[in-house]
Amino acid sequence: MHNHTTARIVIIEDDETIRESYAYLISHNSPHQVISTYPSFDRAKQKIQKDMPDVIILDIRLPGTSGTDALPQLRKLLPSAYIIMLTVFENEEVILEALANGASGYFTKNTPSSRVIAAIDEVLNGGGPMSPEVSRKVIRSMQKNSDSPLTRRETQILDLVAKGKDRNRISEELFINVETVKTHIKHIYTKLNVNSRADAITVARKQKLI
Amino acid sequence: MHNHTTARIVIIEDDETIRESYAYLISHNSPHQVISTYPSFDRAKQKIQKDMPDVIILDIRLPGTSGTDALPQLRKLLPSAYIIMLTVFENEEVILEALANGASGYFTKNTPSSRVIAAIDEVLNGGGPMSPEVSRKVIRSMQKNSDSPLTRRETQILDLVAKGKDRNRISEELFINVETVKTHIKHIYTKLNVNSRADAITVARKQKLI
DNA sequence: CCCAATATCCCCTTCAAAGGGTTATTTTTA
DNA sequence: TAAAAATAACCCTTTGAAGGGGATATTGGG
Repeated sequence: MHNHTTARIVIIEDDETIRESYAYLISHNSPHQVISTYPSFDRAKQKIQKDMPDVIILDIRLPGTSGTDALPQLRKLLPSAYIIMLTVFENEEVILEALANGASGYFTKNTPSSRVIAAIDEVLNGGGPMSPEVSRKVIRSMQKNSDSPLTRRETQILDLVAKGKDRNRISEELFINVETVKTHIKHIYTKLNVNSRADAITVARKQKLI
Repeated sequence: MHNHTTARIVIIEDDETIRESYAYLISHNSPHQVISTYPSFDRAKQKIQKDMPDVIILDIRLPGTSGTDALPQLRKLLPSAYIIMLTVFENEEVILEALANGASGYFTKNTPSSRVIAAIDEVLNGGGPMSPEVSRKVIRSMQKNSDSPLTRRETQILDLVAKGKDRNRISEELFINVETVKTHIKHIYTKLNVNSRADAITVARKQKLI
């Protein structure tokens, strides 16, 4: 689909062994070239634009600016580069934040270099490569609670409440009376044990009801 | 984690050729057994509980009840079964809806049976297997817009607005004056070209600003 | 140095929000 | 099939949040 020949790779990783071994393996076992490697983002940020990388392999636990904080800055410096996270963190929040901030792939550090090389090809070809445990966490984060205490109608109304709609707009959209909307909202509050829209939204999000 | 030896597989797929060829290949090239195959969910729903499948391979375009609508019902009938979607649809909404409704994996139909067999092992071992294009779409759906017109503070406030918080609670949480919150919200409205919380949230979500 | 971001305060009007009820269908399910 | 949910609609009340209009001061980064 894309340029299958040679991509320019940059590795940002503080552990020298890991950094150099990935660099070596990518250089020797793939058509791609490792242009530069850096031990931190702070060391990389002045020079990385000149490297013109197509793919950046980025660690999360870095000295100085963390990989998480480096992500948005890298995206700004090199908007067209793909960024693959390579980290020991399997913490769901860390993973989701990295992806929200523009990472195109996410691997744990036990990943064999052959998989990382395949991941480079994948991002270049429109894929979103991830470790199995990572993609499971991503999927889980998207999954709605299948046994909600709310009825379909209540869920539908709570959805609109979470969009900030007021009772009048909800009643218009659902072709029901405003008073009916109020009743449903009251029932939602009772079931979720809250007494305001804000808390209903927060509880519902936490329980993945919406 | 689970039984690694032999999983019980059920295939729900209307195209007989695809259905039988996957059934044959899984039975002969993996340790798993295909217990039953069905041409539709409507035909499956009476009998599938007796099949006690560990993994269900589910098509989306099915006669009668669609795969999308079948998902929540399957989850209710067989809460512990993993469901892998196998479909021609690469439409982002369809993918996201399937995952939200409890699918554990998602593949397009050009996927070789070897990959599907690997995916069965992956779901059984806590993975979330997906086609590369599918996982790219999943990742894209999670990504925030990196060039937002909003300032950090405005984004932060809009985030709280989207949680349904009122001005007083926002001012308390951020340790700033209520009037300051009002000013920020006014600026947000101007920038997003809206004049209500509801519209601000809707526009912001559409543009992935929050 | 200047502009954008952030922060603070004042005015105003309107009506949405939440709490308290009751009653009547329809649909689900036990 | 009868009981139990779910859905729908109505009434009354109080409070203050929401949105529109302004003015002004401080701060921080390019």
